[in-house]
Parts: sequence; structure tokens; C-alpha cells
Amino acid sequence: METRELRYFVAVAEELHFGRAAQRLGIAQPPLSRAIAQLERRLGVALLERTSRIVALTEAGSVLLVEGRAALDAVDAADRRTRRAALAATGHPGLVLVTKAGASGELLSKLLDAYAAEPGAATVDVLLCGIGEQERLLRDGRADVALLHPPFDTTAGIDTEELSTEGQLVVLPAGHPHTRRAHLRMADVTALPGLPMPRWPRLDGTYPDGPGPQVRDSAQLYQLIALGRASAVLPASCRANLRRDLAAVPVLDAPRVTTVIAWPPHSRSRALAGLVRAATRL
Amino acid sequence: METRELRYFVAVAEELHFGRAAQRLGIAQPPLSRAIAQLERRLGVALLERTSRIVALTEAGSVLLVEGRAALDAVDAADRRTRRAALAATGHPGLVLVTKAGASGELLSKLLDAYAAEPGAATVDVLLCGIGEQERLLRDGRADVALLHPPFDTTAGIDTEELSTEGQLVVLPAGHPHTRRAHLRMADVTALPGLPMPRWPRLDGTYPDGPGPQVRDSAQLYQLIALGRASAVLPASCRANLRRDLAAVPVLDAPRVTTVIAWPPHSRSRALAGLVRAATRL
DNA sequence: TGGATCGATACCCGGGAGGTATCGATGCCC
DNA sequence: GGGCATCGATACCTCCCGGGTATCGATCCA
Repeated sequence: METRELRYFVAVAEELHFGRAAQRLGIAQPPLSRAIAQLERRLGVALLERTSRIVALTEAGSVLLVEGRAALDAVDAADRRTRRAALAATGHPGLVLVTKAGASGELLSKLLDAYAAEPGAATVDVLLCGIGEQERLLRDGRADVALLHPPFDTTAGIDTEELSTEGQLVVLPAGHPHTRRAHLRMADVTALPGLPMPRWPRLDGTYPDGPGPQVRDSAQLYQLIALGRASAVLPASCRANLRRDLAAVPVLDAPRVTTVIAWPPHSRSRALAGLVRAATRL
Repeated sequence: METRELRYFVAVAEELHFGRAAQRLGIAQPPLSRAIAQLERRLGVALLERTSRIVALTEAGSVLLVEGRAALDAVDAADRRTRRAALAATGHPGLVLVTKAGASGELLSKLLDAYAAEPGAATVDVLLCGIGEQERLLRDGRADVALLHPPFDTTAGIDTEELSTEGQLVVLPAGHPHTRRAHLRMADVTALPGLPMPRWPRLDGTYPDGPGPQVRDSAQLYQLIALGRASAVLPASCRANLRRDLAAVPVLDAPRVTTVIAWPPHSRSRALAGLVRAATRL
């Protein structure tokens, strides 16, 4: 199976429309039809049910969609990591670390400092991304290492090492009456009148239903809280970089948040090993 | 990057010889040289240092060897799993479970029984393999699920769930004086006079140096122990299927052996989920 | 029933993958 | 040190296959 065939199949399987898929791939529709037919012939498996009106995945087709995406990611990763290895040989950057914007800021800076202090440390580029993207970036080679928060972030097929756990705070507008309390309980902060929890986007970009406002990043979230339109329960380390117009109160019975450092399996990089070692010694 | 290019590169990188690699691939040497040159041109990276006498990997080349193998495994896995999904739709087999011959026999049969008793259980084919092969089989799609014994088996990039831990026994010829003891300690069994620990092959098939006999599987091992040429410390479950002419004594301070059930990440199969569920309920 | 939509088919063209012959460099051996 | 063997690169040819355009055939809708 050639990667070209896989790319074509994934495009059709995602669009469920040969015309649009061909457009996305930058080719005409007939060669795409032929390529898919040939792939099916070679596999000896029907991947798509097609009438002239509707295209649908067979059982085998949906398996190939999932597996094919993973395989394409692996090929992309091989490409990117090879290019980066060549750059590294010419003295260039070392590692790309990816984490969610606003998460574990303090831990991250401590980690970067600790690693930079090691002899022979590589440079570390920090890449901030949205929710749930880290795994993808690790898998297709755009990043070497990530800070994740299981179980919110999935860690399937990724090697991890636990770094820290921390409690959570509720973040409120500065003047809110609850901010005079030393601590609160979840029961106090769910359904605060007028301060609903915000809704974060799912992986596909859509938002769940509910009363809270839609937010895409922590800047939006803080803005909304400052405006008195929302509240949020966040890991304790967010306090370090909280805006002046917000206040935070510990929530005793909120689940503790763990932070792990994660990297793709079978990585042989010395730089990565050093960073992980520095992280576990924090 | 096309899988053909990757296959070609991996062949050359493993042989470090264009002629032999071409032979292995079933093509002539010139197109292979050109394909590698083109791959290097497209990546913009030197992968091989070649004189007319010697071919060596560059730093980037060894990265691509590791990553390329992983990518090819992923492509193979996509192929195999798609084919098997199509078979499954026609009522055919369900899962392939791989484990080391002779290991966790009792656990395995309990697992198979428990799963078979579930409504809608798929058929499970059992595949027995040598040391350290399981990970590969899982990764390239020849198996769906494995029983592993970390830390002896590597579990990088694989999802696992712990099933059991058990102590270890020393296996001795039936008449050996130690077999009258209720239990022993490691100090008693290392360096038993005339009964050295056997040497198992490494991943590449070579054997470490040492006094013990070379063994490739448990049948060979048992034969040698029965002959009074070796002894071995094995998981307690081996007692169930021990030969009559062997005896086993618990070793109190031997490290406990854990058995995990392992499967490739991002598996969506209902059958696999059912098997894992059955396993964790044992 | 006629038109619009959409995948499949027919047919053609060009690039590239693979082959053979040969070159050029390097190490070895007498 | 010169002749030779080894081995990767290059030159050149062929043919297959990937991609394009034109068109067909089926299906849904008005």
C-alpha cells in the first residue's frame, strides 16, 4: 500500500464525496475513482458503498480510515524527524515542546530552567496549542515532547512520566463575595448564580450544549470571568499568572490535576532523554 | 514520502550495501541508487555517507531508519487490519492473541474461557511466539492483543492493563536435595553447583556470554533441567504444566512477575474491548 | 419525463520507475 | 605500483501507470 493511496482514501472517507475529495487533493475526480478502485482490488476488500447519490464507509473502510490516519501520521513523523535530525547536526534547534496555552506555566518554566542548566542541553522551542492537539503533534512529528493532563488528554500510544499533581481553584471576579472565603467545595461553585462554567470546544470544533459561554482559550476565559459572565475551576498553578481583576479560591474536593511529560515511543534522542530526566528530578 | 521509498531506504540502511539491498528488494541496483538519491534530494538531507567501498548511516539516516520502520509497520498494520475487518464482516475469525509459549498458561485459559462465555464473543486465535516478538506483531497488525510481562517485554507505544502478579519458583530436577525445602531464597539458587541459569537469545538472535546452556524455548529449558544441566527461576504459574520429572520450590525474594494484557493504541474493535473487559474482571 | 448530480468508463499523454550497459573511484594483491 | 575486482553513479531506453479531458449511466428531483 502506497501512502498516496492512503491519502486518497482518507480524503474520500472524510468527505464521503469523490468530487470534493478530488478537489481537496488537487486532482481530477476520475483518477481518484480509479485509485480507490485499485486499492480495493489490491486489498480484496470493499471500502466504500457507493451509489451515484451516496458514498458510505463499509466496516473495513472505517477500520482503514482510523489505521490509515495513524500510518500517515507515522510517515509524516518519519519525514519531519529526519529533517530535524539533519538540522540538529548543523547545530540547530533541539526539541519542540508542546503544551496547552496557560497550563502548568510555572512547572514549564522550572523545567526549562532545570534542563537549560544541564551540560550539553539542546535548545527547546515551546509550541502552544489548543485542546487535544498535543497527541496529534507528537504523533506526526511536529513536536518531540508534551506536557499533558490525563485523563483530560488522551495518552494512548504515548510514553509518559508523571511530574506533579496539584489541587484546583475556582477563579472568580475580584469582588465576588466567595473570594473572602479561605476555601470552597464543589457544591459551592457549580451553578453559581450568573457565573456558569464555560463550554470548551470538542476535538471537532463544535461546542457541547449548555448554559455557559463558549471559550476557545484562557485569555477569552479570563475576560469573561472578569466581566462577571463565567467562573471556572482551574489547576492551582494558574494563580501565578492570574490577572489583577480576578481572584481564586481553593476548591477542596475538586479532583487533583496531574501533569505528565509525554513523548512518542521509541525515541532515541539524547536531548529528549535529558529533558525527561531533568523533568523527573524537579 | 512514499512507502516504496521508505522500504528501499530501510533495506539499504540495514544491509549497508546497495547491491545486496537491491537483491533483497528484487530490483536492480541502479534504480535503487536513484531512488535513494531522490529521497535525499526531496528531504534535503543526506541519509548515507557512501564511498565506493563503504556505506554508512548519517545521524539523520539512523533517525529515518527507526522512524521509517515504525511507519512501515503502521502501514502494514493498516493493510492487515483492514483485510481482517472484511473477514470479520463475513462471520470469520475475531482476534489474534499472541503470547510467549509456556507463559501464563493458566491465566490464558481462564481468560479465553471467560471471554468465550460472553454473549457475542468473537473467536480468538492464539499465536505463540518467541521472546520479544510480541510488540512487533502488535504494531504491524499481525496480532490484536498480547499477554506481556513488563519489564522484560517492552510496552512503549502500547496500551496495557495489569492482570495479575505472581511470585516465582525455582525449577529443579525432581530428585534435587533443594526440592525437599518448603521455600528458598535467591542466594540459594544462583550459582547452584552444576545447575547454571540458562542463556536466552537476545532480540538479534545472539546469545550473551556465560556458563549456562543456550535455550530457545521452554521445552528445551525443561529438557535441560530434567537432564540435570540447568535450573531456572520461573513464574509460579508454570507449576501447572510442569513435567513429572521436574520439581519447583518457591523463591521468596524473587521479584514478582506481573502479567499485562496489551493492545495497539486507538483500537476501535468491539471484540477487543470485550476481551480486555473480560481480562480485567478475572 | 427532462435535467442535474455524481461516480464510472474510455481514451490519451507524459513522467517516472525499472532495466542494461558502462563509467569512475577505491581498495587489494601479486 | 600496476592490474584487477568491487561497488556506487550515470547514461540511455522502455513501458507502465498516474493524471487529464470527454463522456456515459444511474439516480434523484421537479
